Amino acid sequence: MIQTVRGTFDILPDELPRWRLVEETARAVFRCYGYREIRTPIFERTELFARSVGEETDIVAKEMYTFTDRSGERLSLRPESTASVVRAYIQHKMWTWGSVVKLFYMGPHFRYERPQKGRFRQFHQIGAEAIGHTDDPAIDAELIEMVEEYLERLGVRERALFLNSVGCAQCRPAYVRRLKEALAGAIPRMCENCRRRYEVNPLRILDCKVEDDQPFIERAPALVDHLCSACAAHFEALRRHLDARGIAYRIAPRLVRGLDYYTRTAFEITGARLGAQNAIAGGGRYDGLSELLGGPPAKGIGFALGVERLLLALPEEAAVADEAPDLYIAYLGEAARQHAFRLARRLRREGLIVLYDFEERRLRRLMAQADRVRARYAVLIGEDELAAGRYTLRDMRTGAQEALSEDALVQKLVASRSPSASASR
RNA sequence: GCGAGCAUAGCUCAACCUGGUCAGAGCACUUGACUGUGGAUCAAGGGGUUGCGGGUUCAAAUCCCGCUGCUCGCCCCA
Repeated sequence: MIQTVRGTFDILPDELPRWRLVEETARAVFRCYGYREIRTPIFERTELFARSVGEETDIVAKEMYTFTDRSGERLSLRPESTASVVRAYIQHKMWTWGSVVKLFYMGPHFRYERPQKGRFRQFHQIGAEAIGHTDDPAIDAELIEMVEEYLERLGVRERALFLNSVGCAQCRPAYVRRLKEALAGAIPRMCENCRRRYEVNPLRILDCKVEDDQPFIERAPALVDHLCSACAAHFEALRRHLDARGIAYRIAPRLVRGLDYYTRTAFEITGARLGAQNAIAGGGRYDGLSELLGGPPAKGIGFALGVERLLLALPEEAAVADEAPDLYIAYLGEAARQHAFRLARRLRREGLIVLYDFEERRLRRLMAQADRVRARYAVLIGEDELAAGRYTLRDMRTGAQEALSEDALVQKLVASRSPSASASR
Protein backbone atom coordinates (compact mmCIF):
# COMPACT_ATOMS: atom_id res chain seq x y z
CA MET A 1 0.00 0.00 0.00
CA ILE A 2 1.29 3.43 -0.91
CA GLN A 3 0.89 5.79 2.01
CA THR A 4 1.42 9.50 2.61
CA VAL A 5 5.09 10.33 3.02
CA ARG A 6 6.46 10.88 6.49
CA GLY A 7 5.35 14.12 8.04
CA THR A 8 2.43 14.63 5.66
CA PHE A 9 -1.20 13.74 6.15
CA ASP A 10 -4.62 13.79 4.54
CA ILE A 11 -7.18 16.19 5.92
CA LEU A 12 -10.37 14.15 5.82
CA PRO A 13 -13.87 15.58 5.36
CA ASP A 14 -14.73 15.23 9.04
CA GLU A 15 -11.76 17.40 10.03
CA LEU A 16 -12.27 20.06 7.40
CA PRO A 17 -14.84 22.12 9.26
CA ARG A 18 -12.15 22.99 11.82
CA TRP A 19 -9.72 23.98 9.06
CA ARG A 20 -12.32 26.08 7.32
CA LEU A 21 -13.22 27.80 10.56
CA VAL A 22 -9.60 28.72 11.19
CA GLU A 23 -9.05 29.94 7.65
CA GLU A 24 -12.30 31.81 7.26
CA THR A 25 -11.95 33.48 10.64
CA ALA A 26 -8.49 34.64 9.64
CA ARG A 27 -9.86 36.18 6.45
CA ALA A 28 -12.69 37.84 8.35
CA VAL A 29 -10.49 39.32 11.09
CA PHE A 30 -7.55 40.36 8.91
CA ARG A 31 -9.88 42.02 6.43
CA CYS A 32 -11.12 44.33 9.18
CA TYR A 33 -7.54 45.46 9.76
CA GLY A 34 -7.04 46.26 6.10
CA TYR A 35 -4.90 43.25 5.26
CA ARG A 36 -5.45 41.72 1.82
CA GLU A 37 -4.74 38.15 0.81
CA ILE A 38 -1.78 37.29 -1.37
CA ARG A 39 -0.84 33.91 -2.83
CA THR A 40 2.77 33.37 -3.73
CA PRO A 41 4.24 30.27 -5.39
CA ILE A 42 4.81 27.22 -3.30
CA PHE A 43 8.39 27.05 -4.57
CA GLU A 44 10.93 29.77 -5.24
CA ARG A 45 14.57 30.09 -6.14
CA THR A 46 16.64 28.61 -3.34
CA GLU A 47 18.64 31.81 -3.22
CA LEU A 48 15.62 33.77 -1.98
CA PHE A 49 15.46 31.75 1.22
CA ALA A 50 19.20 31.41 1.58
CA ARG A 51 19.65 35.17 1.52
CA SER A 52 16.70 36.17 3.67
CA VAL A 53 16.34 33.43 6.24
CA GLY A 54 20.10 33.04 6.54
CA GLU A 55 22.61 30.50 5.22
CA GLU A 56 23.57 29.40 8.71
CA THR A 57 20.08 28.84 10.07
CA ASP A 58 18.85 25.27 10.51
CA ILE A 59 16.03 25.98 8.11
CA VAL A 60 18.33 26.72 5.21
CA ALA A 61 21.25 24.55 6.24
CA LYS A 62 19.35 21.31 6.67
CA GLU A 63 15.59 21.60 6.49
CA MET A 64 14.73 22.78 2.99
CA TYR A 65 13.29 20.61 0.26
CA THR A 66 15.66 21.70 -2.46
CA PHE A 67 15.88 20.35 -5.99
CA THR A 68 17.17 21.16 -9.41
CA ASP A 69 14.61 21.43 -12.19
CA ARG A 70 15.12 20.33 -15.79
CA SER A 71 16.78 23.58 -16.75
CA GLY A 72 19.28 23.36 -13.91
CA GLU A 73 17.58 25.96 -11.73
CA ARG A 74 18.02 25.54 -7.96
CA LEU A 75 14.58 25.64 -6.41
CA SER A 76 13.16 25.06 -2.93
CA LEU A 77 9.72 24.39 -1.52
CA ARG A 78 8.97 27.37 0.68
CA PRO A 79 9.92 26.83 4.34
CA GLU A 80 8.21 30.10 5.30
CA SER A 81 6.59 32.98 3.45
CA THR A 82 7.98 36.29 4.63
CA ALA A 83 10.75 36.06 2.05
CA SER A 84 8.23 35.41 -0.72
CA VAL A 85 5.98 38.27 0.32
CA VAL A 86 8.88 40.71 0.45
CA ARG A 87 10.03 39.40 -2.92
CA ALA A 88 6.54 40.08 -4.28
CA TYR A 89 6.62 43.55 -2.69
CA ILE A 90 9.77 44.33 -4.62
CA GLN A 91 8.79 42.56 -7.86
CA HIS A 92 5.44 44.35 -8.13
CA LYS A 93 6.74 47.71 -6.89
CA MET A 94 4.21 47.72 -4.09
CA TRP A 95 5.78 50.81 -2.52
CA THR A 96 3.69 52.65 -5.10
CA TRP A 97 0.53 51.19 -3.57
CA GLY A 98 0.75 53.32 -0.46
CA SER A 99 2.95 54.01 2.51
CA VAL A 100 2.26 50.69 4.21
CA VAL A 101 1.13 47.60 2.31
CA LYS A 102 -0.71 45.05 4.42
CA LEU A 103 -0.83 41.48 3.15
CA PHE A 104 -1.79 38.10 4.54
CA TYR A 105 -1.40 34.57 3.30
CA MET A 106 -2.21 31.00 4.20
CA GLY A 107 -1.12 27.69 2.82
CA PRO A 108 1.29 24.77 3.00
CA HIS A 109 4.96 25.14 3.84
CA PHE A 110 7.70 22.53 3.91
CA ARG A 111 10.57 21.68 6.20
CA TYR A 112 12.50 18.45 6.37
CA GLU A 113 12.33 17.74 10.11
CA ARG A 114 11.45 14.76 12.28
CA PRO A 115 7.71 14.92 12.80
CA GLN A 116 6.32 15.16 16.29
CA LYS A 117 3.30 16.64 17.99
CA GLY A 118 2.40 19.88 16.22
CA ARG A 119 5.19 19.55 13.72
CA PHE A 120 5.07 18.13 10.22
CA ARG A 121 7.05 18.22 7.01
CA GLN A 122 4.19 19.71 5.10
CA PHE A 123 2.62 22.11 7.55
CA HIS A 124 0.32 25.07 7.20
CA GLN A 125 0.91 28.64 8.14
CA ILE A 126 -1.31 31.67 8.27
CA GLY A 127 0.63 34.89 8.32
CA ALA A 128 0.51 38.60 7.68
CA GLU A 129 3.05 41.25 6.75
CA ALA A 130 2.94 45.05 6.91
CA ILE A 131 5.64 46.49 4.67
CA GLY A 132 6.30 50.14 3.94
CA HIS A 133 8.25 53.32 4.50
CA THR A 134 7.63 53.58 8.21
CA ASP A 135 8.57 51.47 11.21
CA ASP A 136 6.07 53.18 13.48
CA PRO A 137 5.62 50.91 16.51
CA ALA A 138 1.87 51.50 16.23
CA ILE A 139 1.99 49.15 13.24
CA ASP A 140 3.63 46.49 15.42
CA ALA A 141 1.01 47.00 18.10
CA GLU A 142 -1.85 46.80 15.64
CA LEU A 143 -0.50 43.60 14.13
CA ILE A 144 -0.12 41.99 17.54
CA GLU A 145 -3.61 43.14 18.47
CA MET A 146 -4.89 41.54 15.27
CA VAL A 147 -3.34 38.16 16.10
CA GLU A 148 -4.71 38.36 19.63
CA GLU A 149 -8.13 39.31 18.34
CA TYR A 150 -8.03 36.39 15.92
CA LEU A 151 -7.15 33.86 18.63
CA GLU A 152 -9.75 35.37 20.92
CA ARG A 153 -12.40 35.03 18.22
CA LEU A 154 -11.50 31.36 17.86
CA GLY A 155 -11.81 30.78 21.58
CA VAL A 156 -8.13 30.06 22.21
CA ARG A 157 -8.06 31.45 25.74
CA GLU A 158 -5.14 29.65 27.34
CA ARG A 159 -2.28 31.49 25.77
CA ALA A 160 0.54 33.86 26.57
CA LEU A 161 2.13 36.68 24.64
CA PHE A 162 5.88 37.15 24.99
CA LEU A 163 7.67 40.24 23.78
CA ASN A 164 11.26 41.24 23.24
CA SER A 165 13.44 43.45 21.11
CA VAL A 166 16.40 41.93 19.33
CA GLY A 167 17.93 45.26 18.37
CA CYS A 168 19.21 46.26 15.00
CA ALA A 169 22.32 46.21 12.88
CA GLN A 170 23.68 49.10 14.99
CA CYS A 171 23.36 47.64 18.46
CA ARG A 172 23.18 43.87 18.08
CA PRO A 173 26.81 43.23 17.09
CA ALA A 174 27.99 45.14 20.15
CA TYR A 175 25.64 43.17 22.35
CA VAL A 176 26.76 39.86 20.89
CA ARG A 177 30.38 40.80 21.68
CA ARG A 178 29.39 41.69 25.21
CA LEU A 179 27.46 38.41 25.57
CA LYS A 180 30.41 36.37 24.35
CA GLU A 181 32.71 38.14 26.80
CA ALA A 182 30.31 37.51 29.64
CA LEU A 183 29.98 33.81 28.80
CA ALA A 184 33.58 33.18 27.88
CA GLY A 185 34.46 31.78 31.28
CA ALA A 186 31.36 29.64 31.63
CA ILE A 187 31.11 28.21 28.15
CA PRO A 188 33.41 25.20 28.72
CA ARG A 189 31.06 24.07 31.48
CA MET A 190 27.90 24.53 29.41
CA CYS A 191 26.11 22.03 27.22
CA GLU A 192 27.46 20.85 23.92
CA ASN A 193 24.85 22.81 21.99
CA CYS A 194 25.71 26.04 23.68
CA ARG A 195 29.39 25.53 22.96
CA ARG A 196 28.49 25.16 19.30
CA ARG A 197 26.12 28.14 19.37
CA TYR A 198 28.83 30.23 20.98
CA GLU A 199 30.66 30.11 17.68
CA VAL A 200 27.77 29.96 15.21
CA ASN A 201 24.93 32.00 16.73
CA PRO A 202 25.61 33.20 20.29
CA LEU A 203 22.16 34.75 20.65
CA ARG A 204 20.58 31.32 20.64
CA ILE A 205 22.40 30.43 23.85
CA LEU A 206 19.76 32.58 25.54
CA ASP A 207 17.19 30.05 24.33
CA CYS A 208 18.88 27.07 25.95
CA LYS A 209 16.62 24.98 28.16
CA VAL A 210 19.30 22.80 29.77
CA GLU A 211 18.84 23.24 33.49
CA ASP A 212 22.52 23.29 34.43
CA ASP A 213 23.11 26.15 32.00
CA GLN A 214 20.45 28.41 33.47
CA PRO A 215 22.60 30.05 36.16
CA PHE A 216 25.10 31.18 33.55
CA ILE A 217 22.40 32.48 31.24
CA GLU A 218 20.65 34.34 34.01
CA ARG A 219 23.84 36.20 34.81
CA ALA A 220 24.43 37.10 31.17
CA PRO A 221 23.56 40.62 30.06
CA ALA A 222 20.05 41.04 28.68
CA LEU A 223 19.51 42.24 25.17
CA VAL A 224 16.88 44.75 26.19
CA ASP A 225 19.44 46.49 28.44
CA HIS A 226 21.87 47.03 25.59
CA LEU A 227 19.71 48.38 22.80
CA CYS A 228 20.82 51.51 21.00
CA SER A 229 18.77 54.58 21.82
CA ALA A 230 16.65 54.31 18.69
CA CYS A 231 15.80 50.66 19.34
CA ALA A 232 15.15 51.31 23.01
CA ALA A 233 12.78 54.15 22.12
CA HIS A 234 10.99 51.95 19.60
CA PHE A 235 10.55 49.21 22.16
CA GLU A 236 9.29 51.65 24.78
CA ALA A 237 6.79 53.10 22.33
CA LEU A 238 5.56 49.64 21.37
CA ARG A 239 4.99 48.79 25.02
CA ARG A 240 3.01 51.98 25.56
CA HIS A 241 0.88 51.19 22.53
CA LEU A 242 0.15 47.68 23.76
CA ASP A 243 -0.68 48.99 27.22
CA ALA A 244 -3.00 51.55 25.71
CA ARG A 245 -4.72 48.83 23.72
CA GLY A 246 -5.13 46.73 26.85
CA ILE A 247 -3.04 43.86 25.54
CA ALA A 248 -1.33 41.83 28.23
CA TYR A 249 2.18 40.64 27.49
CA ARG A 250 5.30 39.55 29.26
CA ILE A 251 8.77 40.72 28.46
CA ALA A 252 10.91 37.73 27.54
CA PRO A 253 14.50 38.98 27.49
CA ARG A 254 15.61 35.63 26.21
CA LEU A 255 13.14 35.39 23.36
CA VAL A 256 15.27 35.21 20.24
CA ARG A 257 13.82 34.56 16.85
CA GLY A 258 15.74 32.03 14.85
CA LEU A 259 15.76 33.74 11.49
CA ASP A 260 18.53 36.14 10.56
CA TYR A 261 16.31 38.86 9.15
CA TYR A 262 14.61 39.82 12.39
CA THR A 263 15.23 43.24 13.93
CA ARG A 264 13.78 45.02 16.94
CA THR A 265 10.31 43.68 17.78
CA ALA A 266 10.14 39.94 18.38
CA PHE A 267 7.10 38.22 19.79
CA GLU A 268 5.71 34.79 20.34
CA ILE A 269 2.36 33.43 21.41
CA THR A 270 2.32 30.09 23.19
CA GLY A 271 -0.63 27.91 23.97
CA ALA A 272 -1.52 25.13 26.38
CA ARG A 273 -1.97 21.42 25.54
CA LEU A 274 0.50 21.55 22.70
CA GLY A 275 3.35 19.36 23.90
CA ALA A 276 6.92 20.36 23.31
CA GLN A 277 6.17 22.63 20.38
CA ASN A 278 4.03 25.14 22.22
CA ALA A 279 4.57 28.19 20.03
CA ILE A 280 1.38 28.85 18.11
CA ALA A 281 2.51 32.03 16.47
CA GLY A 282 5.67 34.05 16.22
CA GLY A 283 6.74 37.15 14.46
CA GLY A 284 8.73 40.27 14.43
CA ARG A 285 10.16 43.19 12.57
CA TYR A 286 12.49 42.79 9.61
CA ASP A 287 13.66 46.26 8.65
CA GLY A 288 16.28 45.93 5.97
CA LEU A 289 15.08 42.67 4.44
CA SER A 290 13.92 44.44 1.30
CA GLU A 291 17.37 45.91 0.72
CA LEU A 292 18.92 42.52 1.41
CA LEU A 293 16.85 41.11 -1.43
CA GLY A 294 17.83 43.88 -3.78
CA GLY A 295 14.77 46.05 -3.25
CA PRO A 296 14.33 49.63 -2.12
CA PRO A 297 14.66 50.56 1.57
CA ALA A 298 11.60 49.31 3.41
CA LYS A 299 10.51 48.48 6.91
CA GLY A 300 8.41 45.48 7.70
CA ILE A 301 6.78 43.50 10.43
CA GLY A 302 4.88 40.26 10.26
CA PHE A 303 3.90 37.09 11.99
CA ALA A 304 3.29 33.48 11.10
CA LEU A 305 1.01 31.06 12.85
CA GLY A 306 1.13 27.27 12.71
CA VAL A 307 -2.29 25.97 11.77
CA GLU A 308 -1.69 22.45 13.06
CA ARG A 309 -0.68 23.90 16.41
CA LEU A 310 -3.60 26.27 16.48
CA LEU A 311 -5.88 23.32 15.84
CA LEU A 312 -4.43 21.56 18.90
CA ALA A 313 -5.24 24.60 21.02
CA LEU A 314 -8.67 25.13 19.51
CA PRO A 315 -11.61 24.24 21.77
CA GLU A 316 -13.34 20.98 20.78
CA GLU A 317 -16.67 22.65 20.24
CA ALA A 318 -15.27 25.46 18.11
CA ALA A 319 -16.35 24.08 14.76
CA VAL A 320 -19.68 22.64 13.83
CA ALA A 321 -20.02 19.57 11.66
CA ASP A 322 -20.96 19.77 8.02
CA GLU A 323 -24.56 20.53 7.28
CA ALA A 324 -26.98 17.64 7.23
CA PRO A 325 -28.86 16.88 4.00
CA ASP A 326 -32.16 18.64 3.52
CA LEU A 327 -33.77 15.71 1.81
CA TYR A 328 -33.24 12.02 1.27
CA ILE A 329 -35.17 10.55 -1.66
CA ALA A 330 -36.37 6.97 -1.22
CA TYR A 331 -37.62 5.65 -4.52
CA LEU A 332 -39.03 2.23 -5.36
CA GLY A 333 -38.88 0.95 -8.91
CA GLU A 334 -37.40 2.11 -12.17
CA ALA A 335 -40.18 4.56 -13.00
CA ALA A 336 -39.87 6.24 -9.63
CA ARG A 337 -36.11 6.41 -10.09
CA GLN A 338 -36.43 8.90 -12.92
CA HIS A 339 -38.80 11.02 -10.86
CA ALA A 340 -36.27 10.93 -8.04
CA PHE A 341 -33.46 12.18 -10.24
CA ARG A 342 -35.58 14.99 -11.65
CA LEU A 343 -36.72 16.09 -8.20
CA ALA A 344 -33.15 16.02 -6.92
CA ARG A 345 -31.99 18.23 -9.75
CA ARG A 346 -34.73 20.81 -9.14
CA LEU A 347 -33.94 21.04 -5.43
CA ARG A 348 -30.18 21.11 -5.90
CA ARG A 349 -30.64 24.06 -8.24
CA GLU A 350 -32.25 25.78 -5.26
CA GLY A 351 -29.15 25.05 -3.19
CA LEU A 352 -30.59 22.22 -1.13
CA ILE A 353 -28.54 19.19 -0.18
CA VAL A 354 -30.28 16.16 -1.65
CA LEU A 355 -29.19 12.54 -1.41
CA TYR A 356 -30.50 9.23 -2.70
CA ASP A 357 -29.17 5.74 -3.17
CA PHE A 358 -28.08 4.53 -6.56
CA GLU A 359 -28.97 0.95 -5.82
CA GLU A 360 -32.52 -0.24 -5.41
CA ARG A 361 -33.11 -1.35 -1.87
CA ARG A 362 -35.97 -2.17 0.36
CA LEU A 363 -37.84 0.76 1.82
CA ARG A 364 -36.76 -0.17 5.33
CA ARG A 365 -33.12 0.17 4.31
CA LEU A 366 -33.76 3.42 2.52
CA MET A 367 -35.39 4.94 5.58
CA ALA A 368 -32.54 3.69 7.73
CA GLN A 369 -30.15 5.38 5.32
CA ALA A 370 -32.11 8.62 5.50
CA ASP A 371 -31.79 8.46 9.24
CA ARG A 372 -28.11 7.63 9.14
CA VAL A 373 -27.20 10.63 7.01
CA ARG A 374 -29.31 12.79 9.35
CA ALA A 375 -31.59 14.03 6.58
CA ARG A 376 -34.15 16.62 7.67
CA TYR A 377 -36.83 15.18 5.40
CA ALA A 378 -37.30 12.00 3.42
CA VAL A 379 -39.54 11.71 0.42
CA LEU A 380 -41.04 8.44 -0.71
CA ILE A 381 -41.70 7.84 -4.38
CA GLY A 382 -43.27 4.46 -5.12
CA GLU A 383 -46.13 2.99 -7.11
CA ASP A 384 -48.82 4.62 -4.99
CA GLU A 385 -47.21 8.03 -5.31
CA LEU A 386 -46.83 7.74 -9.08
CA ALA A 387 -50.46 6.69 -9.40
CA ALA A 388 -51.67 9.59 -7.23
CA GLY A 389 -49.28 12.15 -8.69
CA ARG A 390 -48.26 13.11 -5.16
CA TYR A 391 -45.10 12.23 -3.27
CA THR A 392 -45.05 11.28 0.38
CA LEU A 393 -42.93 13.71 2.38
CA ARG A 394 -41.82 12.58 5.82
CA ASP A 395 -40.47 14.87 8.49
CA MET A 396 -37.64 12.80 9.99
CA ARG A 397 -37.82 14.55 13.32
CA THR A 398 -41.54 14.23 13.99
CA GLY A 399 -42.43 11.32 11.73
CA ALA A 400 -45.34 13.33 10.28
CA GLN A 401 -46.12 12.56 6.64
CA GLU A 402 -48.07 14.36 3.97
CA ALA A 403 -48.83 13.85 0.27
CA LEU A 404 -47.65 16.70 -1.94
CA SER A 405 -47.41 17.40 -5.64
CA GLU A 406 -43.86 17.87 -6.87
CA ASP A 407 -44.30 21.63 -7.14
CA ALA A 408 -45.78 21.92 -3.67
CA LEU A 409 -42.99 19.78 -2.25
CA VAL A 410 -40.27 21.87 -3.85
CA GLN A 411 -41.93 25.02 -2.59
CA LYS A 412 -42.20 23.68 0.95
CA LEU A 413 -38.60 22.48 1.13
CA VAL A 414 -37.14 25.66 -0.30
CA ALA A 415 -39.18 27.68 2.19
CA SER A 416 -38.14 25.39 5.05
CA ARG A 417 -34.58 26.61 4.91
CA SER A 418 -34.43 29.46 7.37
CA PRO A 419 -33.08 32.76 6.02
CA SER A 420 -30.25 32.70 8.55
CA ALA A 421 -29.19 29.26 7.43
CA SER A 422 -28.99 30.30 3.78
CA ALA A 423 -27.23 33.54 4.63
CA SER A 424 -24.38 31.70 6.31
CA ARG A 425 -23.66 29.68 3.21
C1' G B 1 21.02 13.62 12.80
C1' C B 2 20.19 11.46 18.14
C1' G B 3 17.00 9.03 22.11
C1' A B 4 12.63 6.37 23.93
C1' G B 5 7.96 3.92 23.25
C1' C B 6 4.46 1.44 20.18
C1' A B 7 2.78 -1.86 15.82
C1' U B 8 -3.37 -7.62 16.64
C1' A B 9 -10.39 -6.86 12.17
C1' G B 10 -12.36 -0.44 8.93
C1' C B 11 -11.96 2.01 14.30
C1' U B 12 -10.85 1.42 19.84
C1' C B 13 -8.59 -2.40 22.27
C1' A B 14 -8.00 -7.66 24.89
C1' A B 15 -4.83 -12.11 24.71
C1' C B 16 1.92 -10.99 25.19
C1' C B 17 4.89 -10.29 31.26
C1' U B 18 3.86 -16.37 33.20
C1' G B 19 4.94 -19.50 24.95
C1' G B 20 0.30 -24.49 24.01
C1' U B 21 -8.54 -23.77 24.21
C1' C B 22 -9.82 -22.42 16.73
C1' A B 23 -6.84 -14.84 17.76
C1' G B 24 -11.43 -12.42 20.85
C1' A B 25 -14.69 -8.15 22.37
C1' G B 26 -17.12 -3.47 21.61
C1' C B 27 -18.26 -0.02 17.75
C1' A B 28 -18.99 0.10 12.44
C1' C B 29 -20.68 -2.76 8.09
C1' U B 30 -24.13 -6.57 5.56
C1' U B 31 -28.48 -9.59 6.26
C1' G B 32 -32.87 -11.47 8.79
C1' A B 33 -36.85 -11.19 12.60
C1' C B 34 -40.24 -6.62 10.17
C1' U B 35 -43.38 -7.74 1.21
C1' G B 36 -43.97 0.21 1.36
C1' U B 37 -41.57 3.34 6.35
C1' G B 38 -35.69 5.22 10.23
C1' G B 39 -33.69 5.64 15.41
C1' A B 40 -34.48 0.48 19.80
C1' U B 41 -33.92 -4.86 20.55
C1' C B 42 -32.48 -9.79 19.22
C1' A B 43 -29.99 -13.13 15.88
C1' A B 44 -26.73 -14.42 11.96
C1' G B 45 -22.76 -13.03 8.66
C1' G B 46 -18.42 -10.87 6.09
C1' G B 47 -13.71 -9.13 7.36
C1' G B 48 -7.04 -10.82 10.32
C1' U B 49 -0.80 -14.54 6.27
C1' U B 50 -1.27 -10.78 14.66
C1' G B 51 3.58 -4.53 10.14
C1' C B 52 7.69 -7.39 7.20
C1' G B 53 11.87 -10.94 7.41
C1' G B 54 14.71 -14.32 10.14
C1' G B 55 15.90 -17.13 14.70
C1' U B 56 14.84 -20.16 19.34
C1' U B 57 11.21 -24.18 20.38
C1' C B 58 7.68 -30.21 19.69
C1' A B 59 4.76 -25.49 19.56
C1' A B 60 5.39 -18.12 18.66
C1' A B 61 0.45 -12.78 18.45
C1' U B 62 3.43 -14.19 22.89
C1' C B 63 10.69 -14.97 23.65
C1' C B 64 15.32 -13.03 20.65
C1' C B 65 17.56 -10.27 16.33
C1' G B 66 17.08 -7.24 11.95
C1' C B 67 14.02 -4.09 8.84
C1' U B 68 9.94 -0.81 7.99
C1' G B 69 6.29 2.39 9.78
C1' C B 70 4.05 5.40 13.48
C1' U B 71 4.19 8.27 18.05
C1' C B 72 6.62 11.22 21.65
C1' G B 73 11.05 13.77 23.04
C1' C B 74 16.13 16.26 21.76
C1' C B 75 17.66 19.81 18.05
C1' C B 76 15.08 23.70 15.63
C1' C B 77 10.86 26.18 14.62
C1' A B 78 4.89 28.00 13.29
